[in-house]
Amino acid sequence: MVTIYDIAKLANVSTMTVSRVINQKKNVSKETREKVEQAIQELNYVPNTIAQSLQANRMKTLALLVTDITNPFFTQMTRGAEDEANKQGYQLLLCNTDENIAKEKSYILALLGKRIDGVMLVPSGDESLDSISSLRQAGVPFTLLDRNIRGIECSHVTGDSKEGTRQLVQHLIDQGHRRIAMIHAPLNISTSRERNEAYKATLRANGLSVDKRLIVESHYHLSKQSNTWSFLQMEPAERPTAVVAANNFIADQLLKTLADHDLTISEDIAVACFDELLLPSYIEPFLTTVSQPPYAMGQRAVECILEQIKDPEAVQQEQFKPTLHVRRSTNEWRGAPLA
Amino acid sequence: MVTIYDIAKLANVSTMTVSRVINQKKNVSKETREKVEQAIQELNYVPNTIAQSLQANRMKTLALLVTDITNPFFTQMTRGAEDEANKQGYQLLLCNTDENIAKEKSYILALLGKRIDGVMLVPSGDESLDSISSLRQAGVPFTLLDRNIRGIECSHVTGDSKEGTRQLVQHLIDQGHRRIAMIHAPLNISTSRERNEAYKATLRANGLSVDKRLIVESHYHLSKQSNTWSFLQMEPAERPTAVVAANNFIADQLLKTLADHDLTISEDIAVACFDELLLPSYIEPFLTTVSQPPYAMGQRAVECILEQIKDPEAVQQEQFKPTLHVRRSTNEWRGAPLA
DNA sequence: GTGAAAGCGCTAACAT
DNA sequence: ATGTTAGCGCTTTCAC
Repeated sequence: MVTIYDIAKLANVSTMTVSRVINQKKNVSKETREKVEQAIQELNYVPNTIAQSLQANRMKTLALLVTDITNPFFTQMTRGAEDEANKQGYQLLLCNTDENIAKEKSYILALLGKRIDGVMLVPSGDESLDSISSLRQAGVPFTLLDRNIRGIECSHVTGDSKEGTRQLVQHLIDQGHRRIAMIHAPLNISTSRERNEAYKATLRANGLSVDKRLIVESHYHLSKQSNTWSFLQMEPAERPTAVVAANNFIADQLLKTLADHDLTISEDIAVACFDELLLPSYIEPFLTTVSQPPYAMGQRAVECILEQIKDPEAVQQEQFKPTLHVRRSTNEWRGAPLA
Repeated sequence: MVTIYDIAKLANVSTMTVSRVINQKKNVSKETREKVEQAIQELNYVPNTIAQSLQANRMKTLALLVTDITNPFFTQMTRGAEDEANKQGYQLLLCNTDENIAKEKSYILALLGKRIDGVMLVPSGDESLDSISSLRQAGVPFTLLDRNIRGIECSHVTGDSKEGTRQLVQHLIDQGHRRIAMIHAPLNISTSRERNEAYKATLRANGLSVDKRLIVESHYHLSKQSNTWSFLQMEPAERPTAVVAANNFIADQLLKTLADHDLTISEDIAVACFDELLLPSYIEPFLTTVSQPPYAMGQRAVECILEQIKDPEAVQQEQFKPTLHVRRSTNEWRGAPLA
């Protein structure tokens, strides 16, 4: 591998001069600069970023840990983060934690070793507190993305699960629904917890009672979906007339299960969910959703980290407002009985 | 940041001894080891991978450059590569080139600087030859993924576009189609070129003529799709009764366009494509496809790179066989006229 | 405008 | 079993 020494020798200057040329410093005479540039060309020299990083004590690299790149929501978020990072002269290291604490910890450890400049983390759950502690401890700037962690105050870029769910549930109530079910993810994940809480709170605020049999736990991952929901076995009079799914993948599974039960969306049972469902473009979006802007959230997280790199005290907390998209899956309830 | 010196001082040993403990070398007495481990615990020391890399002259990191992480085909491929890389003790650096040569080149340059151990590249097109040359020149192991480059013999992991297309077109002919259209991507991309060539070859092999008006160029990207296909304006007697799309996103757009024209799939016009279309799970897959195994391809590419790292002469060329999935979008042709 | 020396954090190659 | 020396490729500091 050709080094700065090879260039120095060929150009008949010191390594310092080569370094100055590489880093575009002013104080190099035009002749010398050209001589050096020629040598660089000739030997195809590329400065060793590792050596530069060791010396400068920064990597010009940010890490993004997501729970599942397979979810379009996170794919978009990743694109946002990558584009913004590159724009600012940083590279992005992407890691999939699969919502697995052990994997998350092991990634964080590796990143600490790499002296990454900053970490954006979609925490696997409240247990991610450990990961956060080691980052904080090591003085590595970090920001939580999409999810918070119970009992910790730190930089984060999230959506607004409470407000989003409130809008969703209120919309269903306004459409005439009284028995609304909720399928959430494990409650150690802040968004799942908040969506569940806001669901209950909104029911109560409307004078409706909370029926525990209508609340079911599933997972955010597509591959971990169950396909039996106990509330579908209930007596017709008790069965829910609408269901809220805590994310797009849960909604996806729900739609399939309902189809298997020969239930027609909206007529037999209304469906609404958090985040957009990825549909082939020939299908007009028909699902009522509350959506968040994943691309912008990814971008914002990078900005947030870079500000913290400049000023470690700059703890940013940004919450993106959700948008309610009312579509045909929640048409006005006609009181039709369930199948 | 705590260094190996801090540990050495606290444990009252030399840095070398600390290094030995870190690297799990045998020749350290149990007592010393424990003393050192204690110090490491106490100070929360994490070895600086950058310094290790500089010294060892390897990064334990592989790079994967894909054209579009947004395409589920590449998302899966990325997962395959990441999982395999991690299993082998490597990290994966992910880059999106957006099928843009300039972006690709700039990434490659950055990677050269980082002294990445190996590069897996989905080339943007035949112009990627430049990128490849600089990698080869620098002696960095690399392998092409999914696509080849015209006029270069190198390590690669691909599918079999020719055979896949042959199966697809032959299937359509066997179903009774005689006028089959093809929508391909730009022809500087090997898969697009091969799919187009194999399409023509298969027609000829069956004694059918090639009608240039039935061949249209589009893009592999979802966002770059056109929505007007000239062949849909043709006289009923000349219009194609079946269309082959060179990838999933083209098929997606095609389905939408056909729906806009009120054409029913299979009855009015048959549709088949390369790679699977991502559908919500409540929709039974209905599109006839030739699929390739992206996850396995990603895994294989990592293996391929690692073998090259061990033995730089080990040029691997692996071609995954495609699988034809016959579904209802290409039922037997009834000779029904186009709408 | 240019260069020599020292050091970033770590480890291979020698000592002892 | 443990320590010393030197150096990975680069840049900062301080001379000239």
